[in-house]
Order: sequence, then C-alpha cells, then structure tokens
Amino acid sequence: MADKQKFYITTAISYPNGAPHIGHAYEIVASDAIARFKRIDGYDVFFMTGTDEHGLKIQQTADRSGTSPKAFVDQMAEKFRAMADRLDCSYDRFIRTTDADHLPSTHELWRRMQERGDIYLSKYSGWYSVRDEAYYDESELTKQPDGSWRAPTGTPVEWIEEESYFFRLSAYQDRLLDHYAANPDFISPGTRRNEIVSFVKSGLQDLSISRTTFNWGLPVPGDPKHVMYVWIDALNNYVTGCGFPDESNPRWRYWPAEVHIIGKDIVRFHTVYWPAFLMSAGLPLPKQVFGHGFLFNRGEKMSKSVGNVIDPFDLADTYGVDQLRYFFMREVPFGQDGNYSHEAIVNRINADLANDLGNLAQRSLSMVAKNCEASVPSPGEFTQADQDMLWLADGLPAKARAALKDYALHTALAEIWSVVAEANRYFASQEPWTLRKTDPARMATVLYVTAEVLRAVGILAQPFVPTAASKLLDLLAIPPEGRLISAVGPENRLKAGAGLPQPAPIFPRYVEAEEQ
RNA sequence: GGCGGAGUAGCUCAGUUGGUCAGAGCAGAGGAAUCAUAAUCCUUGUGUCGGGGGUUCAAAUCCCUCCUCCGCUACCA
Repeated sequence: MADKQKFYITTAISYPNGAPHIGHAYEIVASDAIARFKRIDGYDVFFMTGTDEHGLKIQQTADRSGTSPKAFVDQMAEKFRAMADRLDCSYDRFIRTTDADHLPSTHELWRRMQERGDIYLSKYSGWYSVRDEAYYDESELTKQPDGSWRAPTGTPVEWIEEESYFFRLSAYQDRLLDHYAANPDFISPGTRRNEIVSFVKSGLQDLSISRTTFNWGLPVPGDPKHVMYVWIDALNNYVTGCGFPDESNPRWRYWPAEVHIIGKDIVRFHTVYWPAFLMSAGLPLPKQVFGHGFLFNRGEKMSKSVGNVIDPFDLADTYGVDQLRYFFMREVPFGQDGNYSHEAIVNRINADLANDLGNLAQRSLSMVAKNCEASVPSPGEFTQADQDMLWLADGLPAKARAALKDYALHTALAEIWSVVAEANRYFASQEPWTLRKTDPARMATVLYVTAEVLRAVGILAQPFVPTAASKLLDLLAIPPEGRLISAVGPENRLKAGAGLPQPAPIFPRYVEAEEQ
C-alpha cells in the first residue's frame, strides 16, 4: 500500500467573527464524506479545515468585546473545531491563520510573487464607507441634498487614498482563460465555471493586497506598516497545511489539492485570485474548485434579524449527528441550493434511515439471531432472485465511485438507498418468516443474501453516516480490514457460521417530543 | 443593460447524441402481510413537459419569439 494515490481535500477556512452556523456545518460535513469515501476507497487522504482569523472585522469585534484579537480568535476557533468534532468530521489538520507556520509560508508566497515582479507599491483610492467597511464605485453612489455622497446601503462615504501593494492580476487574464479551457473541470459545477469565465473575459484589474488601516494581520515582508490583505493570507492556508515552503515536509506531497470545497459565494477568489497567485509563485494549481450551494430555512436565507439562525450543535442534539449528515447530503443535490425544515429532516430520518435501512437490518438480523444460532446462516444454491439481489449490492462501488467523481453525494446516497429499497422488496417477496416453517434451508439462504446486501450497504454508507454504518458492520461482525470499498463483492462474502452479536437498532425513529 | 442558468405530476426533481420520454422519490388513496423500529410489500398519476410559432416521418429533447424566476457583472468576506 506504499503506492497509495494521494488525495488532498480542503474546506474553506471559516471567518470566526461569529459562531459557526449551518452553512459551516454543511460544508464540512460534505467535505468529510468525500474524505471518508476516498479513504475507504484506498486513497491516502489529507483533509484540512480551519479558520481565517485576521482582518479588520475580527479586530473590531475583539475591541467591542473588550478583548485582544488573539484571545478572541482563540476562543472562536475552538468553537469551530468543536463543531467539526461534534459532526464527526475526520479532518487531518485544523489550520488557523494564526498558526506559527502560516507566517513564514505566506511570507514566502509573497516573496516569490514579488520576485516574479507581480507586486508593486501604489495608491488605492476610492469612495469608502467606514460603516460598511467597503469601497464603492462612483456609479453606485447617490448624491444627498447636502451635496454629500451615500453608498447603496445608505451609509456615508468619503474619498480615501491609501498606500497599498498591488498584485498584477491583470497580467494573468490569458493564462487563467487558457487554464480554464485546458481543464474544463477546474471550476465546478459548470454554471459557476460559466460565470467565472465570463468574469475573467471581461477584464481583470490589479488587486490591492495590503492595508495600512489596521494591524491585525500578517505583516508585509520588509514593510511592516502594511498587513497582507485577506485573500493572500487566507488562501495561502492551503499550502501552509502541506508544509510550504518546506518541500521536504512529509505533507508537501499532498500539494496540489485534488479539490477545494467552498461556498458558491467565494468561487471567484478560489478560481481567479488563487490560481493567479500560484502561477506567480511558480506553484502547481489545485485540480478542482467545487462551489456548493446554500441551505435555506424554508426558502429564506438565514439571518439574525429574521431570527431563523440555527445552531449546528442544537441540530446535532435534536436529530443526531448521522441523521443530520444524512439529511444534508441526501436532500440537496451537491452544488445546488437547498432547503431544510424540521418536517423534511424528520421525514428523511424516519423514512430512509429508521424505516428503510434500520428496520431492514432489524427484521433480518433478528431472524438470524433467533433462527440461525446467532451466526451467519449457510446459504444454499442461489436462485435468480438471490443472484439479482447480490448483483445489485455488488454493483454499488462502481455506482458510488461514479457519483463521487463529480462529488454528487446525493446521487451516491440515492444509489445506496435504492439497493436498500430493493432489499426490502426482496425480503418481502421471499417471506423468510414463512420459509422458517416450510423450508428452513431456503430461509437461511434468503437471510444470508440479505445480510450480504447489508454488508455492502454498511460499507458504502460509512462516509455519510459513520457511527450507524459502523454499528451495522459490527452487527455483521465485519473486521476493520473488511470495511474498505474493495471488500464489497463476491470475493469477500460473509462466512457461514461466523458468530454474530445480538442485533440492536441502528437508527431510532424520530418521535416528536409532544408525542412521547 | 451584458453574460449565463432554469421553468416537467401537490412537493423535490431525473430525463445522454430528437423516435416505449411522459418518469422517480415523497405526500395522498386503496389493498396485502405480520419477520421487524405500527416498520414492510402491492396497486393507484387524463401532468397543455412556462406560452406561441417553426424544422422533422417524429421534439420535453433542435431553431425563433414571448413570459417568469435565479446567478454573475471585482477588491464585504
């Protein structure tokens, strides 16, 4: 296994200006499922997530709460890490842009871009709204009766000139377009790709990459009154995590990343700025950037004013971690926006998890426990129905891999659960409870086939519902080494006679509190 | 305004290169069974495939046009 293929996957690093919300949870859970899938599919996976801790807003929030920026982010980063842990996310590194190794790494990136001649000192000027912390184009402004100007948000603006370092982004327009053309999958899904191509074609301006108006950030090498502006600092985390610039670091081999999983709102930064920075620094580009959609609460964007902000910890407590993970990934086509509601989550939990899979495991394994001496039953000759059922289960790895190739997590789950549905049909049509009295040998075969299907389903379900899937595999007495995707299929069938533990439910039904 | 995407059963959506493509899941209705977490199985959809026009022997699937919704259109992440 020394020649395992590597797979490096990242989430965006979160800005810990406020508590983690459902969007953060969604992104990391999906990324985790991909990472877990690749691991059990034989890849050498490096999965990184973390927090982006510099910038004006953090500094201001820290000021407001009467603490230092560092103390503030220390506390906030812990919440994000705790969320990742609570959601069973198997990150290999939780990176923080305040980590000690991020400064030398980012300095080196800067130095290389500077060496390339892509960084120059100039003045950044424009209409700035202090309240919005944003610059606006003159065309966006409206004149007030008193002659002053207002931003589209209604806040006052003033003309600001600020010394700033610039990155020669304009020089990369053609190279970026060439790269998009040569690597059609670089930006995914396709609709995001269209937007970016169109944006780059419309022309690129150089990018302001330093600020002097605040100091909570990484200093610019050789000019410490400047701090590096967000994107240099933030995006660079992806190579810092691999040990950059130390190419002898054992993790350096993970770069370039196979995929950056990010929200659709930051696609541009990851598909225009980031590759341009890397080209400038002479580093290889990530293979793909995948922009997922957003989750809305009954069609409404989550916002504090509407009061529909949902705490991921509460969701996990209410529904269960596996259940929440399953809902996120099954309900929404990955890459598109989706909705969540209590009803939708409960429906998925009860219909798919408790009824379809949980109950299938329970009804079949309890028959095994009662009628087959609590061990894997001995199958007789397989009928056509048995064969068809087994073939469906055996075909799951190929289908799941095909779906994962495009990160179509919802499709992978649909494929797995279609086998579960077929297994319920098989079980009902074979009526093992009748065979128990009329033809016990045939009953054993049916139970064996069903157990085999559960084995395949359990293996494939691990990335999505890790705890429950592992419980299911425990019930089938599958050893750790038998839980890889490669173990699905005829070569590794359950061994008749192997002892099995007492079956126990793997997915409880969700019962409304008032009904209990 | 420009560029792009989408409008298919109550809901969420599949529908490759035009010819069982009019579908799936959920919800609803009826029935069967009782191994099981009152779970499961079977049966059940007359939908103008957004409107109109056109190409074709044949279009949800190609072309034109109109309507509606959405995304992007740079330094807020």
